[in-house]
Amino acid sequence: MTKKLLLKDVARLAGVSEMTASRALRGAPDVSAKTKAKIEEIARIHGYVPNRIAGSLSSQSVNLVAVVVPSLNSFVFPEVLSGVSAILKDSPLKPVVGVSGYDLAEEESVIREMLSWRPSGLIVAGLEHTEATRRMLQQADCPVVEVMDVDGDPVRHCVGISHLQAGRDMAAQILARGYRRIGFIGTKMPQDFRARKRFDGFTDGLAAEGVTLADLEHYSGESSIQTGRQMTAQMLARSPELDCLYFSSDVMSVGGLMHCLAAGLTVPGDIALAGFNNLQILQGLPQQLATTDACRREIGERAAGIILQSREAGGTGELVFDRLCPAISLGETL
Amino acid sequence: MTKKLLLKDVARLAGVSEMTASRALRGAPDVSAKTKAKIEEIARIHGYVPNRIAGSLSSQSVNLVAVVVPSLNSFVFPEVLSGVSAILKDSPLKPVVGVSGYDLAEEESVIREMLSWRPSGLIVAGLEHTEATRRMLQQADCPVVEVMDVDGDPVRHCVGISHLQAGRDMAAQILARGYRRIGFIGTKMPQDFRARKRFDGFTDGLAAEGVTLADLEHYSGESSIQTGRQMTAQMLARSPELDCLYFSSDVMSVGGLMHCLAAGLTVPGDIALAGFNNLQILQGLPQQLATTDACRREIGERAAGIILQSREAGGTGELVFDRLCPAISLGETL
DNA sequence: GCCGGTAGCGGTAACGGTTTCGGTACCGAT
DNA sequence: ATCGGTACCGAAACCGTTACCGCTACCGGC
Repeated sequence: MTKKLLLKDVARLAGVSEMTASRALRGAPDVSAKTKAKIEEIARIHGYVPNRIAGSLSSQSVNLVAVVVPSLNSFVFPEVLSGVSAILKDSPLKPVVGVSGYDLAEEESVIREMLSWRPSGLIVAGLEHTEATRRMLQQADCPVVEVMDVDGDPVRHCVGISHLQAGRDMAAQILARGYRRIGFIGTKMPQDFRARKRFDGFTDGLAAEGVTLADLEHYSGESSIQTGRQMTAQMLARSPELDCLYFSSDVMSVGGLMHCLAAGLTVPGDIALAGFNNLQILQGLPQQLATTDACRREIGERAAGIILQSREAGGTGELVFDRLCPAISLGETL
Repeated sequence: MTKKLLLKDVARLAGVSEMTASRALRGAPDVSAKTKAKIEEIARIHGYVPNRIAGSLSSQSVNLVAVVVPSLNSFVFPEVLSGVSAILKDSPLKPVVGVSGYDLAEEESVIREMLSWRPSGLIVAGLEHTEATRRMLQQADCPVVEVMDVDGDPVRHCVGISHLQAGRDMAAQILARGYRRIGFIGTKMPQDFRARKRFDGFTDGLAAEGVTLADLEHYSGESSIQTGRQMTAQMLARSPELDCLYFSSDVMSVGGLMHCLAAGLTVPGDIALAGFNNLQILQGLPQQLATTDACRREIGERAAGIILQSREAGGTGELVFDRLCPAISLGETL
């Protein structure tokens, strides 16, 4: 670990001024090919790593896009990130991920932290924030996109689906197939606003046909197959008359399917199952579970696209409100 | 979006000098409680977000820890991150994630990018890097921890398990249970060095007892249940005499189990199955799959611990080489 | 009443780059 | 020989904050 190497050292070693070295290493014009090659060679040999803190302060620009999501374990947000990364791939921008843990206070602190690095854009999951967070999003001098959800009042740009509508649509599909004794298993509401909206939309959709939920259960903590299985067992033991279960997430519905397998229940004969998200883990299971595609990757792609456009438009672009239409896949369990 | 607010503005509005405002907002000493409250109030009201680029340049310190992993979709690295975050939680440091996509050239560029922000620490998965990457790790003036793997030559600190040994151990377990016609299904080697080591250790362990692999298949792309199921079907059709399958990942072995379920094969009667990682998705399945725990969370925790220690030791700490011992869980499929 | 100590605050110089503006060398044309 | 234009390079100011050091006011002790 040698003494830290600065641009001025590289410049000195190459026998040019700091400015020329800076230009050469950034690929800026006004440097002869020969000089540039020499400077790059020196930098490479000595392992020079530019100090982007100084560079960014000086140039007043940071090639980073902040992406704030509630969790990375839940299978759903990594795919949003893939979409973002794919679009940013051939641009100078790089995504940086922050995790809020489904906690608005934590979200506020993560966003404050990210904005303090003056990123070129901010993508944040959800429309629900603290007052202070909303103020920061408004005042941020970079494009801001709220993603995943469109049911609410976006601060700036917005790309997502209507979870209310997704719930309603699934209710309609379930009713259309004749199920009437319906149970719901979902995450604890205060944590996950979108799950709550699906729940609300779902009960709403049932109510439209005069049906009410026959049973209902909330769990706390992260969703898992294990939890889904346990809660399904529990609910079916308590309410054996149920003919259909709607889960707030695919991970949970997979657990439901596993319970049915173990208990010797036929699906959908004895009990119909449906989830949400269209996660990849649904592929390859004994039965194709019913679900709604949450358009995760596309949401990431579009959000990144908005950031890029807004960049070249110089901040004068239109405000985007992009509502995607999630497709229901009935699978073999409805 | 008002004109951007600087520290000097806050100071002016509060009727104090820039320095006092800076101290107050950072919680530094030498500010009276009254003055501090006033400054904080002003900052809050006007939504001041400090510019950490300038702050970091000036203080020559960045409270960020770079964590570079191959992927976020694979179920395995998010848990390493949880461990890192948990330990960093009550310290001023925050983790920042970079994704290398199982590509050494990309890894090099991601690490260069991260180091250019002068983080307080760097955690990177794996021991295999390009020459240029190794040089950067050596010269970085922050603690560096290579994680996940100990089979190789770490540049600086190292925390992980021996994948070679994990493969050998699983081979021993499988042989001990009398299986002799063994197949292996794994990821394409060039991408995933640790999977290759498990494979090498596994064949090694078999060879020690004079057994050779009866069949072998590699797939490319991300692991998935679907792929595991398809490849299992394929291999069993081709080599019906097999009595045991070892997968390079749990995600794949779950697919294997799903195939057996669908094909009416009893496990382990007709065919035994084993995977690797001890992922959470194993919980709640019809049968408890055999696997090796990769100590993911603990690895993250220890790596973060090394960064913290190295920080307070002022860079004079010992070089850590921490080899964890993964536990095999036999489940019900061996 | 003077003195030394400390709490609270402010001025100035960095931090390591980039922007801006200018200068020099060299070319062909006049 | 002079001129205008282009290609390349350098000096100085600056980006927004913090480290460092100095200054002032006030306190208790003698």
